[in-house]
Parts: sequence; structure tokens; C-alpha cells
Amino acid sequence: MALQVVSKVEVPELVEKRRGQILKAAIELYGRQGYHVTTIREVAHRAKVSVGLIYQYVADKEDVLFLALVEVLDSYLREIPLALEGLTDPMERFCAAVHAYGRVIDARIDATLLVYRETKSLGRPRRELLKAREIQSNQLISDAIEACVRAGLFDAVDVEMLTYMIVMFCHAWALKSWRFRGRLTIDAYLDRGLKLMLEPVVTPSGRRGFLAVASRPAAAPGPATKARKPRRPA
Amino acid sequence: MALQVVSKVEVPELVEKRRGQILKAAIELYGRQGYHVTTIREVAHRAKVSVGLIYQYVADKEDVLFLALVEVLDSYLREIPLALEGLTDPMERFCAAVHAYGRVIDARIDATLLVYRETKSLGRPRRELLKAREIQSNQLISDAIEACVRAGLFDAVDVEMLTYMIVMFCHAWALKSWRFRGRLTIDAYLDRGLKLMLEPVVTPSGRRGFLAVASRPAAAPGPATKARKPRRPA
Amino acid sequence: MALQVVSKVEVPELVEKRRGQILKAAIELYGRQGYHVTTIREVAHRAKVSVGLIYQYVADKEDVLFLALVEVLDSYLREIPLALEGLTDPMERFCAAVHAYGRVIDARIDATLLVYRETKSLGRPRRELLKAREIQSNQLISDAIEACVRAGLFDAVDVEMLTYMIVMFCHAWALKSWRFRGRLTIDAYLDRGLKLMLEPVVTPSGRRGFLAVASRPAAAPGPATKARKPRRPA
Amino acid sequence: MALQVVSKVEVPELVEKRRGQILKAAIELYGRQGYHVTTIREVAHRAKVSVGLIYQYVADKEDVLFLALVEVLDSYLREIPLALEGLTDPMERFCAAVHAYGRVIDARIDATLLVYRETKSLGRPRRELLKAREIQSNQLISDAIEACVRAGLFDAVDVEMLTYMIVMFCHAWALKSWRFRGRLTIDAYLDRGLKLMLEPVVTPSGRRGFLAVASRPAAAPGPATKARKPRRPA
DNA sequence: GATGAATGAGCGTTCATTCAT
DNA sequence: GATGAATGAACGCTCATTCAT
Repeated sequence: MALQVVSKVEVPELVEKRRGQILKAAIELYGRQGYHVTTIREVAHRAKVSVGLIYQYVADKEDVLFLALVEVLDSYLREIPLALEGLTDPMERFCAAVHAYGRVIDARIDATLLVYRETKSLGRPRRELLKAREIQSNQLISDAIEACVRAGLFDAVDVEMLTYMIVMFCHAWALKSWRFRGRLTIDAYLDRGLKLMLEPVVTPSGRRGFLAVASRPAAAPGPATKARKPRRPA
Repeated sequence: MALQVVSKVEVPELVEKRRGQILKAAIELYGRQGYHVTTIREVAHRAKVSVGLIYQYVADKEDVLFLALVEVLDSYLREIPLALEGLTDPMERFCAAVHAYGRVIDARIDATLLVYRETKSLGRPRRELLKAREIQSNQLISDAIEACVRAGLFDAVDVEMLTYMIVMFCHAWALKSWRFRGRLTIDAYLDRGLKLMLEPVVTPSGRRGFLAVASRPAAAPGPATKARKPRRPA
Repeated sequence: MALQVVSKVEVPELVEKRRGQILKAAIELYGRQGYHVTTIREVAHRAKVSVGLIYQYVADKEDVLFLALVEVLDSYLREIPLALEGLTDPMERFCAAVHAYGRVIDARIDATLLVYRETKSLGRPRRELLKAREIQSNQLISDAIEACVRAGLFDAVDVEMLTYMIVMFCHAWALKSWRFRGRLTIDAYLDRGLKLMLEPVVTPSGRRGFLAVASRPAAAPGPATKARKPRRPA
Repeated sequence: MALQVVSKVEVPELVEKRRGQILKAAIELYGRQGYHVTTIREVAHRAKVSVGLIYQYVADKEDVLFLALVEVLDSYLREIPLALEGLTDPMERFCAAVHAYGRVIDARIDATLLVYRETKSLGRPRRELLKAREIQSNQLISDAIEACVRAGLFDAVDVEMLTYMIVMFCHAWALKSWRFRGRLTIDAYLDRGLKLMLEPVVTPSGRRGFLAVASRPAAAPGPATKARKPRRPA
């Protein structure tokens, strides 16, 4: 199938390791310079392997792009659940999810833009697979929203639309990074946005929890955010 | 300067006409297939001119991209003021501006995505020029917001942030068109979004006007929106 | 015939005038940058005419080269007899001829090199024509030599070989101009060379005349030679 | 530096071998047709390699020209010392040097002309390097002259001027090959020229040696000269 | 007669991909 | 499994030449 990326090498650990090297290099280079402008030679060089080796783990230059984009999307899918571990309060979980999402994006702005810029360079079926991955991320957010609704913390809302707006707002941090970067931390940015978006949604009973969560210092800073300014309560 | 695109032909009308042909073809092709994948030969062919002719009006392939992106951004700057002509009520003007913005985007989804995808392929100074163009569009929206604030229709708000959210929301129609396209018209999409975003912002006195404007059928459908389904009141 | 350069314009004075403009520009540009590197556009620009005009007086880019080379060679054929006018003494005529030759070359070093560099770019028959022109120049020199021989001023010599050496010596001023230029004037250069070459050739009776002619200051400096240092008698 | 020609392949033997192939083809083609008229494809074809391969050993077309010209000049520098090996008599060495020079030129007339025709196509620094190479060749000749002077075989002469004349005379064999080729061998040509040029220079004591050397049949014909006619003693 | 916009063949160069070692 | 030299299709771009005005 066009979806499969075939490797001439069989040993799974080797495939994992080599592809890891290659993709790391590729994501950096594609993210910085763009996919089409980056040559396989450059990727090989940066990954400290030979050109030939790449073609043992991948059939195509396009395969590299595909794997790279999948890897970026997967990193979102790994990070968000990680941030949720141990949290039980729905409001807390919701906020944690959004912040986790924002932070992965902030940590890899170029990679995020890469997804936006180069998804179209892929064939139809692979684009669909990527879309599915994105929907999975969204699901993590909308699950958190629905939990809040069920817990009576949010009004009954158009969950899909709200999810969509939140996700777009997170992505916008990367898409328009020149606008707020340097002036705001990702966390401050998210809090301001959430407050605006949730105002009409949070129930009176949810409001306390929301305020508490939103205004407390970020629980786990993570390596993603370098500077952190005190968030000013709206 | 790197910003200037020089033409070997002097006659301004000819430059206008030929560049028009070339850019139309380029925007279509770049929008559909991507910039790097599209050859100058393809552009020439689609514009029904010879390869050589393109190079009489442009110094290199990157110039074509630059002019294409400028043209797309300029079309926004042309359309929004057009939609405002004759309108005096601030609320009406605000809504008209947003809907006009949304409609140009809807009319040229691929072109909008093109801007997102390929701006990075340009050199620094040209990227800055494009950013300036975008800020001009945003200004049109934020002016409309401020007028509403002055008229007491909106609360005093963080105008910059609100503008930003609205703009991103419009762009999102293109960026995530697969999500709502076919299920919603651009106007319905905008109304739903605006309602969500403005809820905490509109003053009681503004509310009547807002509802009136937002729920009436789109005044001038324009050529942008093909299908139009009745908007369901939220 | 391939030798003919056809003009679309009939009026001979016009052809003369226009070709003059074109060739002046062409010789300058070809001489400085080389024939292949120079575009017809550049020639047109420098000649202050349009590209199209050139093609009314010439069929080909190669035609321009051909005419240019002919013009250079013809200028030699014009200058040498001019310098001989009024002179009757064979020895004087001989020296005048050589110096005249040297001076045209000095005056148009680039043009002379052009002939060496680009003759091969022409088709066979035209190359032959050029060769014939060169032989005509040589004839002027060898005629002068033979007159000296007949007058008993030179021994009976291998006239052909001597002519050849003198001609090459003149050309060498252009071919290796970096070697003596600035250190010697063309006249000093010629005198030194002639003395060396003629030593075994001049008869005792010729010697007085030779010394007299060779060591007197150049009769007509001409515009060609800028600096002029007193020739040191060998 | 602009002087260096960089190769993407590191292995020195391979570089040597491949460049050898490429340059052989290039010198032949450039020599026959001219540099600008010859395409890289033609060179590749004649060298029996692919176009791409050339660009692994050279950065651009101009590099090929540069290496070609250097190779031609170097072949002079290799051949002359070779012809001197084992010879001790200054007069013998002088004649051997000149004949060796003449023979390499005769063996590669087109290559010699190539140097004259295309040196100007190179950038300044490379042109200087070539000039330096030529001066090295000249040095070999002038060293031989000076040895003769020291041995009392030549009068004290303007060594520089004499060297220059001899060198030009050798080059002239190529530059004006149409004149004597077929009628004279290179050796006969050289002997005649030398006799003329050296007449006023050779001392009585040197004369015997000179005549002996000059009129004996060429010691080592070498592969350079194909036809050989008996030299007629002057 | 003169112009210069338009054409398109053809060149230099790149780079994804292969395959002998 | 890994290497990197070799290939050649294909692209961006130039420029001699034409021809409508």
C-alpha cells in the first residue's frame, strides 16, 4: 500500500534507530529550509549517514517527508496524555491538555509549520492518514471538554466547534508566532485565549475551578518553554 | 532593491497585462500543486505565453512567487473596503468587514493556503513586506472593532487579541477547510464563530444590532460563495 | 555565397553608416569580453540602435563577427600605405611600413587579439578570406623588403621568412602586451626587434641608412602611441 | 579561493583519473571547436562519462577550461626538462630545450591555440596563474641561454628579449601553422629561425658547436612530429 | 526603415536514485 | 548492512532571431 514505508533492512531495532536518526535530521532541515529545497544528501549529512543508507530504510524522498510528518503528529499524541497522567479533576485535565498541546507546538514551531506547509506534497492516502492523526489529537481535547460538560463545569456546547477553535488557537501560536512571541509565553497566550473562548461556556460552578487552574503557575514547565513571565489575570 | 521586481519591458499597461496573465496561471498552479513542483514551463503554458516571455517581466522564478503572494494579499485589501462602502453603522461595518474577509478567503482557498505554505520560500525583506500587507488587512478589522467600542457597542476589549482571533478564525476556514466545508457556508461559519467570540464582548446595547446583523441573510452573496444553505440560528 | 553579408536595406550610404555604428560597438565589446559572451542586445545597446535594426543590415550574429574582423584587418591595409606616402627611399619605406603596422596594432590591441581569438569561429570560406587579407598586409612588408634587396641595402634573404618574423614580432606586441607594455613604447620595441632581426641581413651600404632611420625619432607619432621614450641606440 | 577547483569526490587517484578523462576530451573539443561552442554534454560524451559525473569533479564549466589550460601549460613544463636530461653541453642543452618546446607545441597545435584563444575567458586570478606558468616555461629557455652566455658561447645579450623572441617564434608555429606546415617540419622551422636569430649573438667559439647541433638530425624525434623531411642546411 | 515584444531551442546545472564494492 | 561514485532526466534561464506595428 502507498501508506506503508518499506525498509530493505529487516531488523526492527535497527530500522527504529536509523529512521530515528534520519527523521531527526529531516525534520530539522525541512522545518528550517523547506522540504523541496532540502536534498537527500543534506539529510544524510546531518544524520551522519550515507545517502545510500537512507534508501535502505525508505523507498523515496517522499517517504522521508511522510515519516517526518507522522513523527511530528505522533509527538503531539504522546505528549498530551503524558500531561494528563495522575490528574482527575476534569477542569484540571482540560487545561493540562490544552497547555500540553500548546507546549509541544511551542517546542517545535518549525515542525508544526512543516506539517502545514508540506502535507499537500503527499499523495491522497497519506494525507488522509495525517488528517486522522490530527483528529486523534483533537479527540484528546474534545474528550476533555466533554468530561467538563458531563461534570457540569461547562454548559452544553457545540463541542466540535469549541475544540476546533481551541486547536486552531494552539496552532496559531506557531502560524503567527511573529505576532506574540517574545511578548507572551505560550502559557500566558493560552490562558488569555482560553479565558476569552470559555467565558460564555463555563458554568458558575465551573468558574471557580477554571480560575484556579488558569491562574496558577504552570504545573510542569517542561523543556518546551524557555522564558516564563507571570501570567496577568485578565 | 531585493523588493523590486524588474521588468525588461517598459510599457506599464503591457507589464500589467502580461504579469496579470502570468500571475493568474501561477496562483492556480502553485495553489494546486505547490510552488517548487510547478515548473516555469507549466506556468507559461497555462498563461498561454512562452517561457521567454515570463523572463521579460520577471527576473526569476522566485519573483513570480513573490508577485503571486502579493497579489493574493492585495486582493484582500481590495475586497474588504469594497464591502464597507455605503455602510455607516459600526456594527454593520464590522460584520461586513469580517464577512468580506471570509469570502475572499473562501473564494480563493488555495491561494490563501499558498500564502501560508510558501511565504518561507522568500527572502527576508520580501517576507517582511508580506507581513506588512497582512497587518494592513488586520488593521481593517481592528478599525471596525474600535469603531464599535467607541460607539459603545462593544466593551472595552483587548482589540489586538480579538482582531487576531477573528483573523485566525477566517484563515482557519482555508487551513481546515476539510472540516466544515460542505457542512457550512462561509457565512454560517463566520456567524457561529463571531457569536462565540463576541458573546463576552458585545454590550447590551450592541446586542440587538449584532443579532440583527448576524442573523439576517447575507446581503450581497458575492461571487465568492457558491452554495448557500440557510444559516441555522445558534 | 557564404562570403557575402546581405543587407535588407538597399541604400548604400545607409548600409555604410549603420554597419559602421554596429561594427564599432561590436569590435569594442567583442574585443573586451569576447564574441560568444557578447549578446546582440549589448551590441545594439552600445551602438544605440535597436536589436531589430541590426538584423536589417546583417543576417546573423556571425555576420557581425565576420564584418568586425574584416574591418580590423582592413584598417591595417589602410594605415600602412598611408604611412608610406611621399617616401621614396627603400630603407625609409621599409621602416615606415613596419612602424605603421606596429602602431595600428598598438592602437587596437584588443581588436588584434580579437582576430586571433575568434577567426576560428567563422566558417571555412570566411576564414580563407581573412587569411587573404592578412597575406595582403604581409605583402606590404615583403614588398618593402624586396625593394631594399633590389636597392642593395639588404642581402639576398629568404624574404618570406623575414617577413614572417617581422609580422609575428608586430603581432607579439599585442599577444604578449603584458610583457613589454609600460616598459617600452611600440616604436622602441620595434627598433630593438628590427635591429636584432636585421643585423645579419643589412649590407654595409644599407647599414648607414638603417641606423639613420632607426634611431631618428618617430616621424609621425600618430594618436596610437601615448608615451614615447627616446629610443636608445643599440 | 577562486584558484582552487573543488571536487566532490575525495579519493585522489579517482580525481586524477576522472579529471584526466574529462580534460582529454575537453582539450580536444575546445581545441577543435572552441570553448563556448562546446557543451558539457559533448565533453561528457567524448569522455565516455555522464554529465553528472563531470560536476562531481568540477564546480562549473569554467573550471573545466581552467584545468584544461593548466594541463596544456604543464605539459610544456614536463616535456622540456625531459629533453634536457643527460645533456651537459650548454649549446646542446639550449637547442634541445628549444626543440622540445617546439615539439610539444607541434604535437598539440590546437591546444596551444586554445590557450591563446580562451585565456581571456577566465577570471583575473586564474589568468595570472596561467601567466606564471608561461613565465616558468620561458625561464627554462632563458636559463639555457644564460648558460651559453656564461660558457662564452653567446655574446652578452639582452636575454629577456632573446627569450621572448624565441618563445614567440615557437608559438608562431601554432599561431600561423597554415603558413609553414606541410612545407617544413617543426625542427627545420626551428633551425632556420634560430640561425637567423642567433647570427648576431653566437661567438666565434660558439659557432662551431651551434652549427654542429643545429644541422644534425634531431636526436630524439619523439612522438610529436609525424612527418619529417630532411632539414636543408641554411 | 526602425522598433522591441515575443518565441523556443538549447544550455549549464542539480539531485533523486541506483548499485558495485 | 553501509558506502558514495555514477547516472541522466528535468529544470531554470538565456538569447539569437522574427515580425507585427
